[in-house]
Amino acid sequence: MNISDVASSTGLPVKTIRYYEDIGLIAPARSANGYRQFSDSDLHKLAFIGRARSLGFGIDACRDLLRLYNDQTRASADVKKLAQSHLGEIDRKIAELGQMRATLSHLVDACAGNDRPDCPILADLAADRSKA
Amino acid sequence: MNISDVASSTGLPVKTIRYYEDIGLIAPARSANGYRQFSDSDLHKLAFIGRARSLGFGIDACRDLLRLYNDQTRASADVKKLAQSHLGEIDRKIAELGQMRATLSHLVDACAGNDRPDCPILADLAADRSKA
DNA sequence: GATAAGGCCTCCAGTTACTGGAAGGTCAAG
DNA sequence: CTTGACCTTCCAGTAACTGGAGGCCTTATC
Repeated sequence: MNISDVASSTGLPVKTIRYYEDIGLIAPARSANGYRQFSDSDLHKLAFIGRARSLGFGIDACRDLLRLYNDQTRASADVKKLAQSHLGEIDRKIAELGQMRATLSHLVDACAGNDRPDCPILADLAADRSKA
Repeated sequence: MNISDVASSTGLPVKTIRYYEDIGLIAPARSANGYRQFSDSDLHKLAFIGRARSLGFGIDACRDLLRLYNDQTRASADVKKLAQSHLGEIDRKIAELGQMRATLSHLVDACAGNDRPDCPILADLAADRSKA
């Protein structure tokens, strides 16, 4: 299988697949002409990584997950720990974005959005927050 | 005012302030010894940027906001449009993270988290999603 | 056999918004 | 006069790709 076939079957861009080889996530064979030859195992690995990435796991976490996946003696506790830690990260980000959203949405609602220059959004950004 | 005073009064790291000068957000004066001398206006600008950044606006958006702020003939509609667009971005991100959170949380709940190797999380990641 | 299209290759640079560190000048205190 | 805290610039690295240049390889067509 050539790289573009793998790309269309995993949904990953060709460039991304090459990049994953660069950083050592996969190591596809090469044919005589230098083209990458992907095995079913490579394909499977890439799909695995793609799925993990789509759940927001970072590359290093993907590496860990792949290692755990290939380790028959793993404890599910280790996987769970990794996933929980990532879940915590996600929750933190959601909370942060939610906070931004609340403030910003409030400001947007307060803004007339007309031809006049008066704007509560700019007023908020420029407000002096140095108390004392 | 020297840079470290500005840093402590704006809450921005010294490095970040220098970076903001590099990319042209501010242009503090220099004293004879080459030290940056920050005016009240510089300070105000930095506080403005810091606040905008904390609401998740990107650097380019900050530039636009600053420009609008300094333009007495602005229309609040332009500010609102910018803010709404950013709000949309935030909503998109929250939705994406929420989706991840839902899936991941489901998987984490399903995982025993014990010494056994069986793990629904890994099973999900490895699942063949190629529906022919 | 020539050529053109398309796929593949590598390598380099750019993206976002900083952050860390090295090498070195400046300033106030003791 | 030296120590330590500032300040300066410049270079490199972060996360995870993405775009593009320059150049083989392959396949189809004339």
